[in-house]
Amino acid sequence: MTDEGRTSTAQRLRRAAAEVFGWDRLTPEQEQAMAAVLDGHDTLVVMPTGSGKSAVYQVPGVLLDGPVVIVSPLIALQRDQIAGLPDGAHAPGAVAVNSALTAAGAEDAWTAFERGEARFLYLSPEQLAKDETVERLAAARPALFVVDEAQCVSSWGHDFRPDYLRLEQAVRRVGRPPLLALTATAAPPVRDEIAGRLGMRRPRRIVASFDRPNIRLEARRFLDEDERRRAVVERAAAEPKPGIVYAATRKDTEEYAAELAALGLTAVAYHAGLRGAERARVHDAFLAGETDVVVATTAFGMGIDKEDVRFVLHAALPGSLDAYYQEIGRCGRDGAPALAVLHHRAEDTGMRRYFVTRAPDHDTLTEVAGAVQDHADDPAGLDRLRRDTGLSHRRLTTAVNLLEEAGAVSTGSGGEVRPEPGTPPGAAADRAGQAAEDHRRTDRTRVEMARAYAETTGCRRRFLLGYFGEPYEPPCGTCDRCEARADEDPAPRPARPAASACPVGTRVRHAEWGEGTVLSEDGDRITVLFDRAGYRTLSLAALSGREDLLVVVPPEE
DNA sequence: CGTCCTGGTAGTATTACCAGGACGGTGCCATACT
Repeated sequence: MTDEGRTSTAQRLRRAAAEVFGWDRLTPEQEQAMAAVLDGHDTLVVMPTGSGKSAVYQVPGVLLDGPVVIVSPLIALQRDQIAGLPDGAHAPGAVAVNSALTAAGAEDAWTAFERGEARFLYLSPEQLAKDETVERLAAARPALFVVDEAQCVSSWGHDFRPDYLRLEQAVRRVGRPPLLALTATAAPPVRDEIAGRLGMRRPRRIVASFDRPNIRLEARRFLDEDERRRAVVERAAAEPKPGIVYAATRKDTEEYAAELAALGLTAVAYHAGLRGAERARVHDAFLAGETDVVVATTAFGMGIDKEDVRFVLHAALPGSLDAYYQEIGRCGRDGAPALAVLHHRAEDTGMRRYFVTRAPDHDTLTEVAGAVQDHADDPAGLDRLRRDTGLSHRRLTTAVNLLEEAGAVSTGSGGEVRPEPGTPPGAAADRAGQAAEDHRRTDRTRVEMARAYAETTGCRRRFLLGYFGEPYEPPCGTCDRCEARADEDPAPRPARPAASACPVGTRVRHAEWGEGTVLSEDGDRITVLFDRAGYRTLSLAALSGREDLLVVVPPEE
C-alpha cells in the first residue's frame, strides 16, 4: 500500500472513532489492528482488558461494506458490549440473539440485523450450530466475523464447549468473511492454536506487552491444609480491599467467604451453582465497590472490568498459567500497586489433573464414525447424527471434532458431515482417540507448568513473561524470589552465557518427545512445548554433546 | 489424585478405625413442568 493510502486509512479510522464513538485518541496497537481489519486481513489481537479491544472491531465496523458478527462466550458479556455502544444519531445499532430471548424477541433482533438497522450481531458459538442461524447469516453477507475472548477456542473447545471448534466451518458457510480474533491472554502456542482452529489465513498479529509491573508476585507452598487456609484468610483480611480470592471448589468458596465474613469483612462466595439472580447481585455489588472480597471459582472474571482491585489470592494451584495470568490480571488495572499470591500444596495437582477431561471412549468414537459412514450417500448434519446415536450435543460434537481433526470426516458447505473414503470406523476411532490423547497429555503438562511457576527459585515475572513469549531480564524487584535473592546473595550474578544454541522460537526434535518449539530459556534450562508430548523443561548442560537426544530442526524453506 | 462422608465393625470408652464410594469447574441450549 502507498503511504497516501495508509494515511487515509488511519484518517478514516480516527475520524470514525471521534465522530461515532467520541474517542479522541487511539493507541498505536488499536490503530494498527483496525487498519488490518479495514484492509480485509485476518487479524489476531492480544491486548490487555481495558485497553479498548472492542474498539478494534467497532470502529472499522461502521466503515465496512456490510454487517459484523461477533461470537461472544457469555450472554452477560453480549449485553455489556451492546450497552457500551454509543446511541447517537450516527450510532451503529447492535443486537444479540440467544436463548434469553423469546421467539418473538429473537425474530425482532434478526429483522433489525437483516434490514441493516443493527450493524453488529452478537452470538454464542452454540447459535452457529443451528442451520437456520448459519443460513440467515450467510444471506446477510457479513463483512467481518469477530471471535471475542478467543482463548475460549483453546481452553473450552476441546471438551466443555465443543462448538468453539466448529467456528471454522461456520465461517466458511457464511461466505468466509475476514476474521478478527481478540483475546487478553494467550501464550504463543495458544495464539497458534486459535489461528489454526479458526482457519485464519496468514493473520496479522498485534500483540501488546504482557508485563504488569505494578502487580507484586508471590507464591507460598504449604504442607498442611489447615495452615494454608489460615494463611489465605489472614492475607485476605490484612491486605487493602477490594480483592478476589480464587478457590478450587464451590464448597471452598462458601467456607472461605464465611470465615472472612466472621472477621467482619463484606465477603461473598461466587460460583456457577448459585442462582442467576444471586450471581448478578454479587457481580454488581463488587463492581459498585460494596464488597471487600469475592471468593470465587473460575466462574468469576470474564466481564469484570474494575480498575481498583487490589489483590488476587489463589487458595489452590490453577489449572494452567494461561488461566492464572488471566485471573491475576484482574487486579491493579488502575496502575497502582496490587498483589497476586499463589497459595499451593503438592496435593493440588491431583484435582487439577482430574479436571483434565477424559477423551470420549473408543466405542463412542466408533459409533459416531459408523453413523457418519451410514449416511455416506446422503450425508447427515450434526442434528441427525445426534438423533441416530442418542448422544448429547456436547459428546457428539466433541466426537465429530476429533474425527475431523484426525482427517476421518469432513464438514461440507451445508453442514453435512462426510466420511473420508477409505477410513473404516474402527481406524477412524483409533486416530481420533490418538488426537484426544495428545490434547490430554498437553493439558496435563499445562498443570505441570503451573506447578513449576509455583516452585521456581528464579524471578517469577521472568517465568511468567517467558511463558507468554516475552523475554525479561531479571530482577524485577517486585516478586518474592527477587527479594529473597537480594537478601541472601549480594554477590554479582555470573555473566549470562553467550548466545544460546536454542533461542526462543527454535524448532527442536527430541529422541523421546518428538518435535517442539523452545518457549523460554532461564539460565541453563529451556522450556519446550512438544507438539505431542506437551511442555517439558530441559537442562542444556545435560544435553550438551548429546545430539542423539536433542537436535535443532533447520527451518523449512 | 485427594478429601469427605457413610456405614459397618469393634467392643464396651461413647468413640476409633477402616473400607468403599461419591465428588470435585467453567455455559450455552432445549425441554419439561408449574
